[in-house]
Amino acid sequence: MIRAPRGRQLKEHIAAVAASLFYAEGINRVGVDRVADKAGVTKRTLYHHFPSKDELVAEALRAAPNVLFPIEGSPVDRICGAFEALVSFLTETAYRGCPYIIFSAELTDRSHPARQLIERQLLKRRKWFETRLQEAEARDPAALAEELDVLFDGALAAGTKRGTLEPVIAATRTAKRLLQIECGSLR
Amino acid sequence: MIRAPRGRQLKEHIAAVAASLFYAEGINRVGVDRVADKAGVTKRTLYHHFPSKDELVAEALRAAPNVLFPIEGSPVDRICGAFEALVSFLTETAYRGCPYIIFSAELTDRSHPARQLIERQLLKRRKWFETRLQEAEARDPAALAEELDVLFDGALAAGTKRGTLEPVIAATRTAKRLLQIECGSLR
DNA sequence: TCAAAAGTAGACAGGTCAGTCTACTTGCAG
DNA sequence: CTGCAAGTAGACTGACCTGTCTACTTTTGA
Repeated sequence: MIRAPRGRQLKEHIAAVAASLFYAEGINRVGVDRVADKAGVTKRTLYHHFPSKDELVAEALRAAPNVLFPIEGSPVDRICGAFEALVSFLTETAYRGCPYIIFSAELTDRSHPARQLIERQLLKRRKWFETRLQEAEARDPAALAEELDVLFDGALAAGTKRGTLEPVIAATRTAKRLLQIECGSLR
Repeated sequence: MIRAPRGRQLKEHIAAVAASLFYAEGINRVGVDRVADKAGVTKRTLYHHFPSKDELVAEALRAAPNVLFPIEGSPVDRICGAFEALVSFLTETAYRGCPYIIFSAELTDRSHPARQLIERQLLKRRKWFETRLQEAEARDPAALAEELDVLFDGALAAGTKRGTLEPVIAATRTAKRLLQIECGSLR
């Protein structure tokens, strides 16, 4: 029960606490009472900031940790960097797998507000790959972006089921091979 | 409420019904009452066959649909066939993604009986790839098996979040590229 | 300074869930 | 034909869940 700041900061604090709990134990297994408790607020306050648990879930997903995509370097370097960033992402905090996958698996209702958020994020990632590949003048940016995206999902999904970094390392290796084939020299 | 056969067959019937419900709507959102209802049995009968819901989940996972790995052809053909089999696997039934991923995401408790089953299955798949690659005299079977395995996970995971076959097709393309690099000629 | 906004404390309604229990019926094997 | 296992029907317990509510206190900004 740590006293938290008020207003917008408190809302973000609640969302962050919710994110870690939902992620670690599952959305359906964590009640709003527990989120409120751990955030050091009452349920009344939680419902003051969020109209429903569904909205809290959506906000929590937004607050979930995410892989940072490199913003500097050549396009190909940036793509490689995205895969390498996965390793550090997975080692920090108790990793259970991609939050998007975990949340998707529990949110079977496709109209859930969090689901729409997930779909938007995934499209964004695929487009990011595609733009980088266009910059690198790859032969078929859209097709290759899809391949890299699947690979990325695989690396994250494998972590959901296993607990080691080997899959991520393997995915990075494959990504570099693909880039070498389609974009010529690496760095 | 379809009258079902008795004994062992009834147990399998309940497990199959449970599998489809858990898969489609999530383990935590489907109660044993609903499983019993849809299976056309009473809860009393369900608990006669399964000591607890956890055990029912484990049995349901065992009864879940799975990708069939080719048993004929050259090692490389069989690996390609495994990826191609994914497409038909994903088109049949309402696909929501890899059952292992979905179940794993909900079963946060690592000591859950179903989790151990999942880990055994995944190891089996990876070893299957490795054995095929050894037969095909690949340079580094273990490393390449890991890469193919990640790719396979990616294809399945992408389906958990999206609903199209594009990721699977992309994964198959990547797999063939990897095999071409590491095992020489394809067929 | 002082009213409105934001917060605390905790009870409560109405629902669902896992799992148990009693009493009764059906089918099968010896 | 008869005894037992397997099944039906459905009530019940205790726990937990979301969301609401009343009454009170603290903070903040105009």
